[in-house]
Amino acid sequence: MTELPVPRVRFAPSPTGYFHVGGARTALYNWCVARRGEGQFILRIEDTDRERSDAAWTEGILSALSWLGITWDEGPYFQSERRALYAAAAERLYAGGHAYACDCTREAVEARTKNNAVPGYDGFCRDRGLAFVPGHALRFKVPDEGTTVVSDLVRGEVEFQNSTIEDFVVMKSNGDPLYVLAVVVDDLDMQVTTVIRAEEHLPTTPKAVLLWGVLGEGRPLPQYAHLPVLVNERRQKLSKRRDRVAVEDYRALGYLPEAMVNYLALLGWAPADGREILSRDELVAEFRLEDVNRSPAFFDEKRLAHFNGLYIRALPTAEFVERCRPFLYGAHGLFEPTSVDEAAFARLAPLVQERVATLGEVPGLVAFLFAAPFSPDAVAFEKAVLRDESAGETLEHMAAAVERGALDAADLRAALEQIAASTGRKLGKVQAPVRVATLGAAAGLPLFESLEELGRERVLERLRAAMARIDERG
RNA sequence: GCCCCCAUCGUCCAGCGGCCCAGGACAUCGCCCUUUCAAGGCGGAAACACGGGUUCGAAUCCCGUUGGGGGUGCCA
Repeated sequence: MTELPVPRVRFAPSPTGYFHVGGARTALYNWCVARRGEGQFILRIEDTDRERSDAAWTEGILSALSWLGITWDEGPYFQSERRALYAAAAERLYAGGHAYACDCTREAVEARTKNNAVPGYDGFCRDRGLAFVPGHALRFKVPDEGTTVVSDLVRGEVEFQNSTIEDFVVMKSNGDPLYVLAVVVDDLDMQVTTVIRAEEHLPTTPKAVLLWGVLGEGRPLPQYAHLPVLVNERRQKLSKRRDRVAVEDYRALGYLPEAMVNYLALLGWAPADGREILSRDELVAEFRLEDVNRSPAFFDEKRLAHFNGLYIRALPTAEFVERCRPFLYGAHGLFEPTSVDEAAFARLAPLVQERVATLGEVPGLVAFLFAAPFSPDAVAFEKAVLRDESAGETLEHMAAAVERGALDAADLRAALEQIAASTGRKLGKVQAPVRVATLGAAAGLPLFESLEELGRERVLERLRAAMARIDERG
């Protein structure tokens, strides 16, 4: 095999909204290519549109990338700080006769082209010889004939008839560059070898190829790779406005970054042997752009949750405990820091760990221990305690056992088994009223271990409170 | 409208001419395990959009149709 050139890739998001999972996947694939080829991953913020860009969004992008472990070797570069470069390129295009100034308003163009067979700008200013001065936009002179070919790693050769490409604007009349110009200037300047981005950019790629042809000084085009878009349940491109897809949201919900990375990698790609659980290193070692498939993928939260569950269960318990903290009383937490008994949580952690798919579900499982006023679920209480004929008897028996000194899980279990045996019912059946009365919910952590952790005092208190409510009912 | 892309179970992938009356995973259904719920184990249902070619042979190659998507901005 021949020596591959060292890849220089870039991830170039625009800071115009929450950083979403589609962008994260694009970044990840870029990162894999850079790491695998021992090249560089460049981060470039495309904020040429001053109207829509916001530094706050940039912050979000950086923090989400860091959270995912996608590190960059260069940048972040900001296009807003590189305006002189774009202006110089525009000047060269104009001076070389590859572009011309245009003063047409959008309305004027529309009025003229309404009845034209060919849509888009009609080349009205091509030969008017307007000066390239403030107030005039600059349009690239697209050849009338011929074809422009985009050679794409995932899609093959894509051909465009030049006649279908309009004379597009490269500099706005206010002096701001357009994305397509800035991208070409930057990719050239940053020596980018491989452009990996979403499919929505494919239709503008021939424009970039054309620009590269005149600005590139003969340097070879970058290798393009257009990834299929991520879609919602209606099969439309994920939208920041329509769909909940912000990486931040998933973080707050308790998804692990390594699970997210693993899941994202598999959206449009799979390793040769079909394995689904891949470490970061395995991903880097096996990822190939050539194997990325071409059709859009649906971001399936259920499947993500499954992956997340696997990752959570694979965590050493101590680390699981560590990662739970923010969800107990930290940034995303539900409880008062003072009401959380760390040692108790740590003891219960193994039981919690195998029952959650996200860290956000953790507080719910230990709420019986840490939630300030204890209030059992009303529906569950009605069903398991109030409407169960023998509930009162069961609760009394348990209370008596605890008073006699039954404190650990084994004692408590023995006590309940006694009731089960004497009434000929299954243990699962008789534990229901006890569970709801003391833990507050019909489902949750194993009963006896939970009671042991709750402690004699609180268990008795809750059992008595439940018995009192039964008495009230008559 | 015009340009471009795409098309295997509900979903994500495997399949790159014979190993496929199509395989794995999620979801779903059933059973087992079980102190609830999970987790885990076992099993079931579930797809090559359609029509033409090419070929001894097509999920795989070609053409068309249909369907979906993206672009069409002095957004990125």
